[in-house]
Amino acid sequence: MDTTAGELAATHAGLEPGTETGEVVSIAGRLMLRRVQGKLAFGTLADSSGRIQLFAPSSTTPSFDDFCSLDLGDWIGVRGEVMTTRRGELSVRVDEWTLLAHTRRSFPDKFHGISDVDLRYRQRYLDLWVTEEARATFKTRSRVLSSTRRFLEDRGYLEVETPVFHPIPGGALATPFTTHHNALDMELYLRIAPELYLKRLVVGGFEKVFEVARVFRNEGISNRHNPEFTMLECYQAYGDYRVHMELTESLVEALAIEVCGSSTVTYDGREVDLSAPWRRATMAELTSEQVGEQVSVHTDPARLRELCASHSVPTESTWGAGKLLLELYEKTTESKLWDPTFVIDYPAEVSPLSRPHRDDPALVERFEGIVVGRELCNGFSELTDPDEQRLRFEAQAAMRDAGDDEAMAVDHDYLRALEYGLPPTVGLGIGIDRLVMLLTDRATIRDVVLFPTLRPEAADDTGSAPEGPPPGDSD
RNA sequence: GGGCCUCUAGCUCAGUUGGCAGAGCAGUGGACUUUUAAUCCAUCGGUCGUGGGUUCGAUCCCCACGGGGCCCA
Repeated sequence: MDTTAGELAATHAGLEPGTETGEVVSIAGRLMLRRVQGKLAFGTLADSSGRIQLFAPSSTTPSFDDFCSLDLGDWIGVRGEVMTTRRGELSVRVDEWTLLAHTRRSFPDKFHGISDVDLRYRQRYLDLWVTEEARATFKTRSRVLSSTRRFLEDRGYLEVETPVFHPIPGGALATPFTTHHNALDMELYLRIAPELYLKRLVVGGFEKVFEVARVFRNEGISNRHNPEFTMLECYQAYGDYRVHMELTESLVEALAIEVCGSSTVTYDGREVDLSAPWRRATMAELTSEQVGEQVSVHTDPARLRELCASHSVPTESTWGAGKLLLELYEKTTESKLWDPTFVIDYPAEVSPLSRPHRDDPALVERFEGIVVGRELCNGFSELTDPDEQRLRFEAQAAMRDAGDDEAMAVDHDYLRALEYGLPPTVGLGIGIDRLVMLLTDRATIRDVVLFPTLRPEAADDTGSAPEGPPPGDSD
């Protein structure tokens, strides 16, 4: 192969109808359309860069009849002269061709493609061939990731990889998946966040690190939740949460400009201006606006409970003012924040890894970035005091013992790391899937994850011979 | 978890107020030397998601289950 459809289109734009360039190329791809007209055939060849027409006169095309009986979906290689037809369509004349791979199954409707969304997710390989928007979305996702890496590397961040198997799940409030290691005969958890390992690296002297981390949370599936998803986390020593709010807004603005061509994007038919700086407002202020009276983490919990009740927010008796305020905020306020907003200064009660606020110990220096009414990111000045961290872990562990599967356990090695000294540090986590949804105007996470988690098909629905159990491990 | 909707040929979809299951595309055979979702003629293709029930008769009506979607908690 020495060229692609996209390359030919770029280098041969504007040729007059009936041009013979004299230039011979070889190209490969999948046959998507075929128009046989007696002694002359046309085909449409698709490769990853686009589509190009094939021009095959019986007089010069080898094995003309075989060429005409290719199936849609067959992979072929073609060599021939670049030309345009009488109608001016850029084409490659089929002077030589080879069947590279035959499709044994008929391809989806050449015009309508696939509309059954289940089929699109289960057989993404077909969706990608047939649905242009799907290809575009995943190319954008790739650009978002590579641009994000470049953005962070340009600012001195080091990309690292930390374990996916955690002996103690930590770094977030979520139910983990469990698995078992045979040789060590131990339970392991798939990570719910890379956070605690990344902060260990700051202790180790890597002052700016980030990881593009696949994380796993054992929770329901929805438009915004896939059990495995991608989180960007980054940490920086000698900074507080203001530093990462600035980093976030400039990153998201830069990505929007790069992949959408503008810092203003359209989501669900409505514009969103992503340009920095984003609004900053405290959770207490925003919630007070919504409920029509001043509330904060210092409001009498009984009053907060009443407000929750009057806004149909279910509560539990063990909740303190902080958790009540958080629930009230999430149910009444978050979804109303369309334009990018940093909600800041969360209750300490619901933020076990965050540093106490410099002005109010009942709060922490934490922010969430809300865009189009949804959480996009979460960050905070990190708690560095090992004694305080131990107390917070123990409080979490008590909740865990009381039956809260999402509460944290005590991570003694992490506490030991803190005892060696974590400098003032700020950390940030951005949900990459949701960011891609925002930038590609997709309503469901399944449209931005190549192979979303689905229930398995019934075995005979694949149309293949049933298989026995997998062979045992032979070593 | 609750409500609503949906499942018919490989794909996209009709349809039967309960009476032999339909089209386009794809496939197969034929015509056609400048097509663009080519066109034209012919043809093949179905456990109407699965299992029960009602009925002389069910793809259609009822129930359960399964897959998927949307909304709500």
